[in-house]
Amino acid sequence: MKNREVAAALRELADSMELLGEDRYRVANYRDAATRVEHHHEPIEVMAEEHRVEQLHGIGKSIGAKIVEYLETGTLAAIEERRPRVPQAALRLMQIPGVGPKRAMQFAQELNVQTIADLQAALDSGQIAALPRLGEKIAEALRIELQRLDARSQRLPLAIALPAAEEVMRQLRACAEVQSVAVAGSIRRWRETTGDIDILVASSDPTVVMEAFTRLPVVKQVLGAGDTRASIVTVADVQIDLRVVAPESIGVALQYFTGSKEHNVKLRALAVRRGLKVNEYGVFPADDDSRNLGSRSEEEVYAALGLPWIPPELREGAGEIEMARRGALPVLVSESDLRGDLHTHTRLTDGSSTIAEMVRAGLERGYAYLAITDHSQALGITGGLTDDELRAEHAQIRELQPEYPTMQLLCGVEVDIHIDERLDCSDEFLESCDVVVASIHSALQKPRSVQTSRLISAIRNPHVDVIAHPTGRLLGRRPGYEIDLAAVLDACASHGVAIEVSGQPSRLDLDADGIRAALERGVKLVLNTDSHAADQIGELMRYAVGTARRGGATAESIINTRDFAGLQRWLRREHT
DNA sequence: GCCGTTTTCGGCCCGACTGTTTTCAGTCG
Repeated sequence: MKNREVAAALRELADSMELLGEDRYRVANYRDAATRVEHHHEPIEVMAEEHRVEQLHGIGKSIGAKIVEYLETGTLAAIEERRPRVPQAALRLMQIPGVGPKRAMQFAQELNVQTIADLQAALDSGQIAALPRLGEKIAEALRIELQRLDARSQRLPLAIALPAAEEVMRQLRACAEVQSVAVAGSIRRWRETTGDIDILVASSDPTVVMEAFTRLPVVKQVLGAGDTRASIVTVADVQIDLRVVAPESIGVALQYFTGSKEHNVKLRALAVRRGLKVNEYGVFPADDDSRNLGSRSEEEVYAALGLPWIPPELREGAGEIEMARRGALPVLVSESDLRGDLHTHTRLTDGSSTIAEMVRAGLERGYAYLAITDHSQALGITGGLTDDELRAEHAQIRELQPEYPTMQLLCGVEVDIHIDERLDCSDEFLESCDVVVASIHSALQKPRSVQTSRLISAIRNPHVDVIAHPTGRLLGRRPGYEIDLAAVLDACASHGVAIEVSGQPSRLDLDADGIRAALERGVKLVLNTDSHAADQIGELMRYAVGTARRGGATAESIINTRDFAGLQRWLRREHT
């Protein structure tokens, strides 16, 4: 799968063109095409072979030919031809907030800035401040950005950003002038990582709210504060942007600040074609700013554009507007659809809660069923259990069952898939389990063909029900082992095995792009928390749901939205 | 360079903020 590589080449071309001051709409097109290729679940090289790259929205003859050219030659003539005129340092400088194409070229050409250290030196010697249209204030802003460069380049995991946003929102509610407060931006779209936290407040007195915000105890530094916007950096080096809008504009503002940028650009282009104009304050006829056609709620805004409300998780500018126009938006799964959790651990292996504590947490959450799936023996580091030890655990679980008449307890295992493709438990034991979750935890560096065939052999085992965290990635730590996801999903489809969407914040695995590929093949999903403590059962499912929603999953495509009888029917099916 | 529910050419989202400026350029989201 060369999608990311191709996307990087298209982006480099876009950056080069932008530095050279070429037509900005062409630049935007190359960026758009890069994003489209990057997130498309099919390998771009396969599409190229079958002459289908132009099927992707935003890719026409010219970019289509460039994609083919890159795949065949490993480079683009358009980049090579521009290279002598594009200082390579300028490409890097553009990554610094506050440095766009104009300043990057200026620094590279007029001051011969090649590196971050050069830029620091030019700032310190006053050369930057002396440039035309620059001054001491811009130099100071750049100094601050350079200091924060490392922290900023680290995107924040959703599971850090969301609770942080929720805490700031809680504090803002203490301000009497705050009518309502909501999180917007990529967090509301449940993106797995986020750059900045976007918070939106409705208030008739913005000045007071701005004051309250910039004086919150978590504030380390105020980056800027105007009448309606402010940016701060917290003591944890997280940037939080606040916007305050009038209560009657909260719907359109929420729409606008939720993004994505691509979604909004497309939405506005659609508005223009319909003789309308969208800004942060409402939807207006192009020639009449006094007639606001929609601003109080998001539903009103989309309706004014002739569209049904589009869930934030789908707003990536990847075809959702076209779907909405056709009335073909999926009804996405919601947290209340989930009837149970099929992947949890106890203190018998690497969890920290007892079986009874886990069960009570499931009951509190109103689940109809809960599976306990401790590790098999191979995973020494987790205190994995032998078949006999697991049998003993299952006996304990069955003893508990009468105390919980409203919730079915399922006896399961997370069985390790060995490097030689064997499963870590006997077939006889696996057959005795209510649910079997299989996964890879070892030899992560083996080549793609090995990992793929490891997973497929597990999928072929008639007792395996679910493949857990199928790519093994850990966000921000490791990319996951290499697999041929298409082949794995095809095997799941033909053997009736489900794929997990893990709510573990560091996993979120399968991811949204992979989920789309699974759904396209009719592969069923299971949303699990992989809880290692009782409180995680309640807290982590929302991350699995958010990820599944980004992938376009409906309740029907997910096994553990079924009631217990429905789940049993699926578990008992012939795994042929 | 791409696209079309004003379609094959003409236009491409739109406003806030900042700093350096007397009217706007650059950047950002």
